[in-house]
Amino acid sequence: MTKLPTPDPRRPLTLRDVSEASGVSEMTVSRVLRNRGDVSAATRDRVLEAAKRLGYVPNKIAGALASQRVNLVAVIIPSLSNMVFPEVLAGISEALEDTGLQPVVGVTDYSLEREEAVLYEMLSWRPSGVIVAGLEHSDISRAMLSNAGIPIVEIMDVDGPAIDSNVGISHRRAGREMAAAILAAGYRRIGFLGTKMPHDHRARKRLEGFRAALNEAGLDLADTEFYSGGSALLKGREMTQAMLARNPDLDFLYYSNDMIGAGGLLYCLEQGIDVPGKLGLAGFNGVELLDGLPRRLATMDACRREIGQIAAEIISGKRQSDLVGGERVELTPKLQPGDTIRNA
Amino acid sequence: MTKLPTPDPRRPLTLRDVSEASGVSEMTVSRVLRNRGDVSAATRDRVLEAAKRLGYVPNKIAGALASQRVNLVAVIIPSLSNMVFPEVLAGISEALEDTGLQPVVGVTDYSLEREEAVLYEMLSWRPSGVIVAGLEHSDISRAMLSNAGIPIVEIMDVDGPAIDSNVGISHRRAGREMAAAILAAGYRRIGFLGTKMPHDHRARKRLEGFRAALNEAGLDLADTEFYSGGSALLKGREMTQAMLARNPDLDFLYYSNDMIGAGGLLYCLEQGIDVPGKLGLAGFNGVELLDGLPRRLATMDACRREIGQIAAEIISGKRQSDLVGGERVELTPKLQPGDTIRNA
DNA sequence: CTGAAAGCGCTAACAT
DNA sequence: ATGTTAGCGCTTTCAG
Repeated sequence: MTKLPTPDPRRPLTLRDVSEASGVSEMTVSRVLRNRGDVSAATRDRVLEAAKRLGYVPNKIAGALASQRVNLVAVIIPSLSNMVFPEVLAGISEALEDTGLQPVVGVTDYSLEREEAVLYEMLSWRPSGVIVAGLEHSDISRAMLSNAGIPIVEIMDVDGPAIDSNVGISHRRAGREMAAAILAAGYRRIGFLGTKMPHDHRARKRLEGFRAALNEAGLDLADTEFYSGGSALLKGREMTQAMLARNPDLDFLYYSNDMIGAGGLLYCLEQGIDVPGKLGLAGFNGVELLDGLPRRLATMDACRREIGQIAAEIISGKRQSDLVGGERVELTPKLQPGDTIRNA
Repeated sequence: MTKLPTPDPRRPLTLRDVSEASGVSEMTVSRVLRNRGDVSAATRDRVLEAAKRLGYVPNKIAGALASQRVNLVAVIIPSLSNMVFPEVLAGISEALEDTGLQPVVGVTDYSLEREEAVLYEMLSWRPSGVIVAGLEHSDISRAMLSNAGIPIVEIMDVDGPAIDSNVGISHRRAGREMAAAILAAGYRRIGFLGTKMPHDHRARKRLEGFRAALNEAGLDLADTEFYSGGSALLKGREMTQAMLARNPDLDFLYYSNDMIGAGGLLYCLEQGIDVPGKLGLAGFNGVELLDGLPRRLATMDACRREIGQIAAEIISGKRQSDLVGGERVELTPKLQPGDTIRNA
C-alpha cells in the first residue's frame, strides 16, 4: 500500500472538513455558519447537519484575521475581590448581551504597571473597544489607548481629562456631598478611615472632596486611619476600635468603603455606642451586603451597574452621539442616609 | 504629482512597518520581539527602538494563526458575585504568572445552556487549556471538551466522573463531616438553609452528604428553607427568623454558604439567643468576611485558592504526571469550628 | 444562489 | 546572524 498522508484525527476540524462532508464549497459553508448572504434552505440544512455531526467549532482566529473584525471588548479593572467591579461587569455583560460582543476581563491590582502589561496583551488581540477603570494611566498606556483606533471608555471617575469617552461619577463631589450631609446633621468631630492603597485614585478624590468641604466650613478631619490587605470587615472593626480609643470624643466616622464601614458599625453596636445619636457612620458604594446588617449604614450609591451598561452601550454603538470626540456621561450618586446619620 | 497609494495613518501598525523603520527583515523583527533565536545586540536594539518609537503592538491573531499556538486558558465559572470564584481565579492567575499563559474568564450564571454557549465561544479561540467549574455539563459541552484536543481541568468537585483532569473536594464528604461534628457536639434537632438554585450541584451534594450522615445516625433534618436572589446576608437573616419562628426548638442551623450563615449569626446574636449553647450554627466556604464578625462562624474551608493553583499548574504542564489520563487531585477541606459549635 | 482566487499579519522551516 | 518561502483557516471580493 502506498503511504498516504493520514490526517491527524486529533487535528481540530476546519471549514474544509465540513465542506467535504456536506459536498458544498468552503465559501458556502462559511456563509451558512455566519448567516451571511443568501443560501438555499436545502444547502443550509445539509451544512448545519454536517457541522453538528462532526462537532465543528469555527476558528475565530482565522476568521478574525481574514475579516479584520474581533467581537471582543477589553475590560480592564483593578480588582475582582471587592463587590464593586463584579457589579460593573454585570452591567457590561447585560448591555453586551445581544450585540455579538463579548467582554474579556483583565485585572490590574491597582498597579499602573500591571495595567500597562494587561492593556498591551489585550490590544494585541485587536478588540473592538476598551473599557478601562479610572482616568490615571502611564504615558505608555495612554499612548496605546490613543493610537488603538478603537473606542475607549474610561469609567468610574469623571474628575479629570479623558482619552475618548468617559462614564462615571465625580468622586470629589461625592466626598463633598457626604461632608455636607454630615455637617448638616450637626456632627463636627469627624474621623476618616480608608485604604492605604496609593493607587486608588477614586478613594483619594473622595477624601479630597470631603476634606475640602470640611475646610470650607472651617473644620478639618480630627483623625485618619489607613489599612491595606486583609479582611475589610475585620480591618474596619480594628481601625474603629483604635481610632475611638485614641479619640473618644469623635462624633462621626467616614469610611472609604462600605465593607470597612460595616465592620465599624458592628463594632460600635457591640460596644453599645449610641449610633447615630452619639456617633454617626457612613461608607461608600451602596453594596447589597448592607441590607443584611443590624442597622442600615449611610452610604452613597456609586451607580456601578449603570456605569457598566452605559460604557458597553458606547462601545457597541448603541449610544452614538454626533460629536466628534467621545461621549462624557456623569452620573449622580445618590446619598442613602440609612440609620447611621441622625436627622438634622 | 502622481497619485500614490497613501497608507491609512490609522491602520494598525504591522511587522512590516517596524521592518522598514529599522531596515531589518520582518522575520528578524519577529525574532527580536519574541526573544527567539539569535539576533545581534545591535540589530536587536535598532528593532526595539523602532517598535517603541512607532508604538507597535503585535497582532496576536496573526501570530496565533501562524504558530498554531494561543497563550490563553479558558476559565469557566458560574458566578463572580459571591466570594468563592474570585478566590479561585486569584489562585489561577498566581500560578499562571510566569508561564506566558493568560486566563480568560467566562461566566455561566449556573446555567448549563450558558455554559455551552460560553464554551463554544471560548473554544473557537483555540485556547491552550480549559478550566471549568463542576462535573455536570450538557452532552454537547462534554463532547466539545472531549474533542478539543487540549487539557481540560474540571474543578471544585470530585464527586463524579471527570472528562480529563479533576481538582477539588468531595462536597458529599464535606457535608458528612460537618454532620459528624455537629452530632458529636450533641446537637440533634437540625435545620438546613440554602440556595434554591437547582444547578448548584455542589451545594446539593453537600446537603446529600449531610443528610446521609444524619440518617445513618437515626436522625433527619428537622426543617429546611431555600432562597434565591437578593442579598445573601439579608436572606440568611430572614430565613433564620422564619425557621426559628416555625420551629423554636431547633438546636442547630446548617447553612449552605457562609454569607447566609453570617446573616443568621447576626440575627441570633441580636435576639440574644445563646450561641452555641442553645443553638449551634455552621456555614461553608471559609470566606475572609467571617473574620470581621462578632463571633467566628463554624465553617469548612473549601480550598478555593489552592484548587485554582493546582488546576493552572496542570494546564501549564508544571504538574505533568506520567499517567495517560488526566490527573485527579482531591483536596481535604478543613473544619473550622469557630465559636458557633459547642465543645462535645 | 454558489464558487474561485487572493490575501489578512504573522511564524515554521528551510536557506544562506 | 539574517533572509526567503509558504502557508495557518478563514473571509473578502469578484465571477458566474
